[in-house]
Amino acid sequence: MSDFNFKIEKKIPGKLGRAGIIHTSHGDIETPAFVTVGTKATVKALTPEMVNSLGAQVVLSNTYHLYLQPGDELVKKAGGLHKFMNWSGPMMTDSGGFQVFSLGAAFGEGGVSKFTKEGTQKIEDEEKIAKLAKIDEDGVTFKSCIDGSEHRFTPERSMQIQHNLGADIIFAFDECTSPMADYDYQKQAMERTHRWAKRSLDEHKKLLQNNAQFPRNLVSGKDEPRGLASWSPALFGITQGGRHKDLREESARVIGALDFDGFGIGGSFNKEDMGTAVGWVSAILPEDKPRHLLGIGEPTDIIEGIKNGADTFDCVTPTRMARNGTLMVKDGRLNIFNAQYREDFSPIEDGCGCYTCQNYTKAYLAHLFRAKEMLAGTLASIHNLYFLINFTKKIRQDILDGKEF
RNA sequence: GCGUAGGUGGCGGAGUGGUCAAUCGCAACAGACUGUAAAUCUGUCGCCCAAUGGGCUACGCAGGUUCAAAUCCUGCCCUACGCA
Repeated sequence: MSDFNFKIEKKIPGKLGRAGIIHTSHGDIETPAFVTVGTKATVKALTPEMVNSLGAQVVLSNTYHLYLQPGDELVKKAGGLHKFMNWSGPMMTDSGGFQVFSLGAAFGEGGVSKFTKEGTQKIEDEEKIAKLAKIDEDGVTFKSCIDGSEHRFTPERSMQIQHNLGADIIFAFDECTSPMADYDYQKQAMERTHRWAKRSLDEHKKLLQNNAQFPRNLVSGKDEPRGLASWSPALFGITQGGRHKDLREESARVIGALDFDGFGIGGSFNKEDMGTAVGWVSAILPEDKPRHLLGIGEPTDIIEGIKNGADTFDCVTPTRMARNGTLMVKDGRLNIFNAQYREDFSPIEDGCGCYTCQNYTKAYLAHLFRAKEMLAGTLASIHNLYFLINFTKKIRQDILDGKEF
């Protein structure tokens, strides 16, 4: 049996948001929490010790990437993700569902993201929703972004891979739709995701049973006879529905009624009313199970997400932007490449407690970025992650303190 | 001094009569990034303007040929290498 559980500590009066604790076999996650993304079993540019010292509680890796490289069987041989990458805290793996979108509908469409945006073209026919990835009822056939070889994911396959990887929280296989897709396509994709959710759950249970007979030894990483250290992941189902209220609610009803340990809220949103859409879903999902808002991570979005019932968030924004020279500060963003910072000998943000701000100036970072030094990405990632993780922690504290929202 | 090669926008370097304000790379300047094909991508990059257009000055310098010159001719200046 899994020792996974979720406790609500305090709710935001009159709202869906709450502070709580997710317990996993690798430790607790105090929520609301920002989940650091470490797609390929590494948080880019950082060692796990750095990630830990930032205050990060949990890391999310990706099924698609690790399946392709180095392969889930190898990770299993290594003793599972935690051991392989030297991260002893809680871990999540994404199901590969997002890549159905990023390699499919969004592939080559420079401007298409999870959010609707002015200027991006509407996808006119379904042929365009098939680039490196092709979807059918049973699963997704896709080409490797590494070498172009063809592979196939089904809900069952995603579960098998995720069990091999060995995270504490794994996700059902879903289709993340494009915000450009029309209502009919969103509905069709959502219903397919629902069928995939049931199949994911069935396969997960089957794998848990096998695992119960031969639980994984967390030290050796090998499957050993019952009685040694046990390991079993919690499975989160993913709701979809795009920008449409009726679809979002239907998805929450269908997925929420299934025997998942928690839920992911996926898919695309309108930027303006993302919080509202999360609220539609949270109001229907079981209150006593955690909700993860997939792929969302701008500070303003995190606030809206929390108010509307999301407990955890993962996003590449802090680390990707950091590597690209954009630093997160209270007032918004700062592009360290801007000429004004060349001779600015103050920290990124006065009062910031991160290692970077404690020890380095904007001028130094500006120099590292211009010189294309690797340390640039490291120091910037430390700052952005620290910023966002602590931004979220502060909101948690505000909830516990009973502050108004 | 002689010979050879060459002098192009911040730099490197294309172009050798018209479609050249001049390919491209770098640098510079700005922007984007939301479950990571991302240490990536996009735009601007001679000057001026009532600017999806127009004007001006430009390819070492000074002349010339031509309807038209960065491109051809003459002279000068400079640089690199070789020989004395």
